Amino acid sequence: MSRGDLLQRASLHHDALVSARRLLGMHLVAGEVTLAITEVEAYRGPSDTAAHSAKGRTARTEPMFGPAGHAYVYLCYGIHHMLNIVAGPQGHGVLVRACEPVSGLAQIQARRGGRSGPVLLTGPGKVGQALAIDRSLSGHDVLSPGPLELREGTPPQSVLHGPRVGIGYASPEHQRAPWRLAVAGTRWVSHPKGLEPYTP
DNA sequence: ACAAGGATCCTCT
DNA sequence: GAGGATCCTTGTT
Repeated sequence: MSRGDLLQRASLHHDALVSARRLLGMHLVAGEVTLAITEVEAYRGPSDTAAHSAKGRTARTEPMFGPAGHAYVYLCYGIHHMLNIVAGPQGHGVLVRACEPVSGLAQIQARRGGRSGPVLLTGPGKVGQALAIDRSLSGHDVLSPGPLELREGTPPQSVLHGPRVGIGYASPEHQRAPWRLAVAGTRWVSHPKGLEPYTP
């Protein structure tokens, strides 16, 4: 199969919610492994109480305040490497929550304990593990050739949305906000319940 | 130095 | 569906 072009940076010069919609179906390429993005969450800047950028600008969160198209990778629960794509407005980012394998399935399975099926890639920690990323990639540009690249894929025709996962520390309003987006009809989604058709 | 908590995962029932 | 595992980052002494 042919390999897509690197995504244009202008695609991410938007609010994280718009960028999130744009990222569905795009490809993440790390060596032999290529994943198609199936589920994302938008974190909409310092005013979004669920976003790391709302807790201030630190060494860890610095990439969130940098150029669009860079990665923000952080360690969650001391174990899981979570991949975000930084979007245009200051402090905006998109968390990649689930993907579908496109190539390199054997390597993905090896990194994921020999498992198979959606359990391989439905969860942000699992995506990080499959791509073998860590915090050394935080602040890295994923729109230029390198160890992790974001390339054109196939945008989905229809999309679902619902509340974001695991943000009990955020304000009630932001806990309810339906800023988690997923490709409609795919099995490669971490929490299928609570998702409804998305009509922008 | 230390304590607290976390954008999760996995293994049960 | 629920609960424990797990260990680094952060803010505070």
